[in-house]
Amino acid sequence: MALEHAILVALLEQPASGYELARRFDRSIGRFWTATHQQIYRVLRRMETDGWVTAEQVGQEGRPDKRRWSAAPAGRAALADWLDAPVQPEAVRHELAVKIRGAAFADRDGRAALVAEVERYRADHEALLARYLAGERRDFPDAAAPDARAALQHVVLRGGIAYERMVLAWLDDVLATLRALDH
Amino acid sequence: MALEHAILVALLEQPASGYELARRFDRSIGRFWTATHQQIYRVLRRMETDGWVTAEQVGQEGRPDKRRWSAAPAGRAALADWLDAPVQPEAVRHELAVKIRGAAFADRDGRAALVAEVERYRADHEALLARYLAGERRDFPDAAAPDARAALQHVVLRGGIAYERMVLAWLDDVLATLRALDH
DNA sequence: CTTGCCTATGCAACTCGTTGCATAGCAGGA
DNA sequence: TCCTGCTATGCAACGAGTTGCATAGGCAAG
Repeated sequence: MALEHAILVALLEQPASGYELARRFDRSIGRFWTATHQQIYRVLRRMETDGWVTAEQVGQEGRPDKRRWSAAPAGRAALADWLDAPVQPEAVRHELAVKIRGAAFADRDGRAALVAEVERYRADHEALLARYLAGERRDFPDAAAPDARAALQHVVLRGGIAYERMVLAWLDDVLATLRALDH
Repeated sequence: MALEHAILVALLEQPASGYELARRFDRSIGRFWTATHQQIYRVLRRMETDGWVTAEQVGQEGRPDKRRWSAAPAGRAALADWLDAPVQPEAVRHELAVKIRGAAFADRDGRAALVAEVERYRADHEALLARYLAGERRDFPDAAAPDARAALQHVVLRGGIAYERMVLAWLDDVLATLRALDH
């Protein structure tokens, strides 16, 4: 549904090749929207036939040519329409929450394995939070009034930071609860 | 991937028909895993052929018959295997975050429409938090040591509550940021 | 010098998930 | 009385997303 629109936002912020988009989706945009290179290439071609984006062939030395995509006026219009439309309630998939409730039907060994998994998972999120905080210090060093784009990027990043802090606190709660089951 | 396992957990907690499962997925389990009745019926049939679940025909007066599903031993074993496996990093899709970054490319009217949408979205999450808190008071009134199943259900619910509180605080931040753009 | 990784794009096959529709009896309200 | 909605299951078609593989040159480490 909204992959097109996520790509439009990314291209308006900075024109890019499909490959570069895929890497940006792995990094900053991937905070709130994941996509593989396959999806991106396919959707870009569909958007091209719809006139939402245009490509410019860029030759490179010692590397394959790439196509630099930009948002076309029709794409900007489509984005404006989409911004006006109601926000879809997000479809949540928290595998870990399912596993935690499933732990009620595991034996002691199974729960011990889950504790180890939750610890690993917690370490991943701790590393992610550190990356976000480093990115914030790098990209938004002063609290002074920035332009609209930076202000909005920053508030989305603050959302990512708040999410990670909440997850870490909850995982501590989960670990304490799991450990209390077996003393 | 894990819909099978979410269904197994739900059936271990309480055997149910496909229809009842779909409604539970709309309510409590839907906090962390969404599924439509179509998916559930299809997956149940696949799980039946795999021997993970068994059905018992239940006649009802004045209503269509239903099939009450229960987890079979093979299903419990499959669940135990899955609990041991590494947790997949969650695939995030936050449409609202994309829209907020997209607001940088909207005009004043477009941003005003987004503010109204965010307010509506915030009201939905406020109502959800109230429902979670009411459910917590109802199902977990005393802090005394409960059984494993209740303790794990409770910690997952606390996760939902923490998530909603975090979202509400962030949405206030978003609203303040959006409003500051146009004074 | 060979192995593996990076840039860059793409096909094919598959699974997962959504949407619209159908059936069918019963209950409750306008 | 008609209309809407609930229980209960299901088909068919489509769209979204994943996985494995292919190509093809360059670059760096071992």
